[in-house]
Amino acid sequence: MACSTILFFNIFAKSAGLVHTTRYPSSNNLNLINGSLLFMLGTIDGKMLLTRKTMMKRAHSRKESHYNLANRRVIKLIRDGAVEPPHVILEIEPTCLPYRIRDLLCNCFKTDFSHHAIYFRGKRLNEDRRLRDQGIGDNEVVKLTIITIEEPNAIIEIIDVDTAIKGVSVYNVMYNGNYNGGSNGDQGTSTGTSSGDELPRHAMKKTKFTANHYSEAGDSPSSGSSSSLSSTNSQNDYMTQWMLCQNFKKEQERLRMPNDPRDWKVSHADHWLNWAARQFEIEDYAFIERFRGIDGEALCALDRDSFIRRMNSQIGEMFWTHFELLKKSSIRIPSLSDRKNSQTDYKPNGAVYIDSQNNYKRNGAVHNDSQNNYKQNGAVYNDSQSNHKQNGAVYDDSSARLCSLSNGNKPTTEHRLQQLNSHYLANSTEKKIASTNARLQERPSPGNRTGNNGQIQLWQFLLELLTDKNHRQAIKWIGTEGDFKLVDPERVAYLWGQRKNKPAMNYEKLSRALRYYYDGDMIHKVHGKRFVYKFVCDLRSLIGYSAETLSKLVGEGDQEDGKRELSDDTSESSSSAISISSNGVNPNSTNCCASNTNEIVAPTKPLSAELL
DNA sequence: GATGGCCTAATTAGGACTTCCGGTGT
DNA sequence: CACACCGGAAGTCCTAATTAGGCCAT
Repeated sequence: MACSTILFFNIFAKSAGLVHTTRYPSSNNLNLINGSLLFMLGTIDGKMLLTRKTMMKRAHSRKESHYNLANRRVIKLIRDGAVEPPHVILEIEPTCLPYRIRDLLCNCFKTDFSHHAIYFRGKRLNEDRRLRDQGIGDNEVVKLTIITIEEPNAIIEIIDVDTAIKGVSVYNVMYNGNYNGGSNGDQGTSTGTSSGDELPRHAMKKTKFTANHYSEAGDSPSSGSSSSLSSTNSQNDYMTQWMLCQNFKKEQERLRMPNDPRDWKVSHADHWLNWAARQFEIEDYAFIERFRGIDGEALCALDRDSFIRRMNSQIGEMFWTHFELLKKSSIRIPSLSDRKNSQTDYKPNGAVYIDSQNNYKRNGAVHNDSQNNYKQNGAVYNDSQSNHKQNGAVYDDSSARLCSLSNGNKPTTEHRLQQLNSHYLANSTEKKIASTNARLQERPSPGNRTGNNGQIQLWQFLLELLTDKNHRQAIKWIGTEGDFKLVDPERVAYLWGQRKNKPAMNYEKLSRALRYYYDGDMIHKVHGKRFVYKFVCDLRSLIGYSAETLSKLVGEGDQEDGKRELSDDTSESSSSAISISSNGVNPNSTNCCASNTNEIVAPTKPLSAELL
């Protein structure tokens, strides 16, 4: 029976862009250290090896704290780019001498751990005695061991666990314990006590990690595969032969292959086979034909024997191992966020709305607190509390604002679009609007991590003002190319300050915010023209209306409004000015906050094709 | 004792400004 | 000289993501 001690070491770095762990399997089986490293505490057969809690409890019970403090050094090295952040599976005979573990890590990370003492169960190991002789592993039981490396006390710690791996994620570096002599053994990273001669030459021979290896506890599928693997490496470095699976992860990302092989299409499976054949330096690609037309699900359905039979015993084992790793690494335990998402699927007017309400309460409270209404030209700008009706529905202003503050502002956009369309588009467009709105609602919440989710952005706000005829004395379109002028910059700034609860806002500050847009493709300055800026983005794709259309619509609205004033027509005509009157809102009731009546914020899906 | 589920408070990261200011151009 | 404009730097605010830990059941 094969016996081996498997050292399982997993580091993820989420910072510095070194690791793309966009989804963590679970906070419970990953240990985040200093916000930068994750120690995988794997599972087998659904059973957790050690949870974060357990680790902490153990550490606590031993009056040790280095689980929490662990690996500052490695963190730094990773941040400095000196260390690859892999998940390493080491397979080592228990007859291995402890210092070899350090050597392996040194080699793996290209980092000097020579000053790290090796600990097991809180006890420092004698580096000149075999692991087995010190209680790590035996000839009967396959052990999985987790190593942590701690800087403060320079410790490599081995933690024995009686189970194997499951739910491994992202980066796999697999050590094929192929030991071919110690001639190159020390490679300059080992301690002075280590020498190639001390390491038993057979120490790691012919033991190959496979997914089955754990369950079969050494049914020795290894010999063939191990040799095949070693045969692919002419150097036969005694230290390691690593299969770097992150390469395939990159491939997966590049080709947008599903993480879970079960979801692979035929082309994905085919690509993996070809990739692996190249990776393993397989010269004979004939076996791929035997997998022709098979998709991921079918691939997963194959048992080990069937899988290997389709190849030959040598490479089959290797491919099987890698595929098993891929399958295991795709297992995801729902994270907290996953749970949240699953519990409250996005509903345009549902859960997100509630969040928005909370958001609104904060902002709204402040908003209402600002009683210092802005006066200009004899007009008083204050909040309109009125509701307005449209198409039989009652639109509450606060709801509208609420929507504008929400994530995607979709309800607000919908609202505004309905308003715009009800005025400027014929009744025949209703179906189109409904269709468009339906599409809007289909959109999932963006849910990104930008801090301004739920907060209106300056460009949105300006667009909002630009589509509100009540603010034409403050800001207006110039031409049809997206140019707009802050006719009354201080007033625009005031309104912006009102919206953002920044009473000290002025044009100087607002213009600074605008200047930050220069780097992007949203708003630029029109040179030589005072207070004139330009939307350089594609408004049509952004909100469904081009700048030209918006400009025209607002212009038409003014004209019609003028006509209506001339005729002193007080009826609620659906063809009258922009939105407000038809919504039952007093046209003379201008608003401090444009969103009270007319909201136009960036929808997340183009509307143009049907609407325009 | 180990583990998982659930909950919640705290922490962290990052975007989008806000504030200030010295400098330049008209 | 006034004012618009520019852009660096530091700070603020906000949210989502994540961590940490308690409690309880298995």
